[in-house]
Amino acid sequence: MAPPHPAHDVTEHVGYRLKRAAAALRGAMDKALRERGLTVPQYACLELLDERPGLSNAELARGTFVTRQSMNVVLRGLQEADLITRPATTDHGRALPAHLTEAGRERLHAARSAVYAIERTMVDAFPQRRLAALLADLDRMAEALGG
Amino acid sequence: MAPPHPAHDVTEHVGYRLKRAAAALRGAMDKALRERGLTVPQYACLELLDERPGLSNAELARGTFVTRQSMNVVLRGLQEADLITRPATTDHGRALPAHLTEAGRERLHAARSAVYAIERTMVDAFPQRRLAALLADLDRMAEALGG
DNA sequence: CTCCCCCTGTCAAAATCCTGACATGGAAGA
DNA sequence: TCTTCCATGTCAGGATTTTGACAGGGGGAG
Repeated sequence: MAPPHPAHDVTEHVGYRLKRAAAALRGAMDKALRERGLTVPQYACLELLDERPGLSNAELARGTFVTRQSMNVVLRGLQEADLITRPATTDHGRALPAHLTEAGRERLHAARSAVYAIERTMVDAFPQRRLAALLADLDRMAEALGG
Repeated sequence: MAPPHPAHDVTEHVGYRLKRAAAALRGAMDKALRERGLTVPQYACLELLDERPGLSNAELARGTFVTRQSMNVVLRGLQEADLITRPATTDHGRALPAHLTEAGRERLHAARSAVYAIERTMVDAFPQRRLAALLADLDRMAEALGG
């Protein structure tokens, strides 16, 4: 299907292309992760926790661009599946630090290879020398909008 | 499997940046459109119908990257608000062609200026000469993933 | 013509996500 | 000290979206 606009407005709709690419990625990840027993938000959460153990619910929510409430549901699911652990209380503050379990690490590593394959497919679709510029431009766009 | 490119944390991955940019855009559009009485899917639908009048529910769904069922809900909302019209039956086939009403056109034009301002903000955030390459790369990524 | 496949619209149910709200804990300032 | 403000976790409700399923219409192969 053709873009919603001829090349007349803001030099082609960036929003449309962004949405299209994001939708394609989301679809591919969803399919690959489903076969491995994870949802996309769950995977994002595990990946974030692997790199930065001890993150709280609110911090994970910000890191994955969802609300605290949504992340709360995700965390409960992961806890139910014994992929993460979270203390019931804490002696200082209110934030409850989450940590990966061994099963969580294993599940993450299995899913990661599938996700990396998808990412490689995406990256290989355009000249490799443009990657850095692409990442930088995406970042600047998000920052310009207050992301 | 090795990572698709050197990266020491998840923020270096294309998927993360893509999600971040898409989330920022979605948030900005959501806020601007809400003040003008439209949701993001509704706006996308109106924009598509303005360029290609007579599109069916399924075609609109594909054009906005949602399911037929979701678009069906959107169309009902737009119909309820008298922003589009749809025949109850058709003499040939099963697809019901949708058309903008005059009110729909007016609402769209009002919303469009706000959305264009957002896109302009995004585009101005990076060197203008990179725009064409960015659009092309986003398109290739989507294509590579079967979008 | 008939069978088969694909596309379409739609219903129902579930999953997911968000908005609004509230109570708690900590930090900074009067 | 205490008071105000911010951030956090959580509950409830609703809005949105998806999955699964069904029936109808069209077109091509046999």
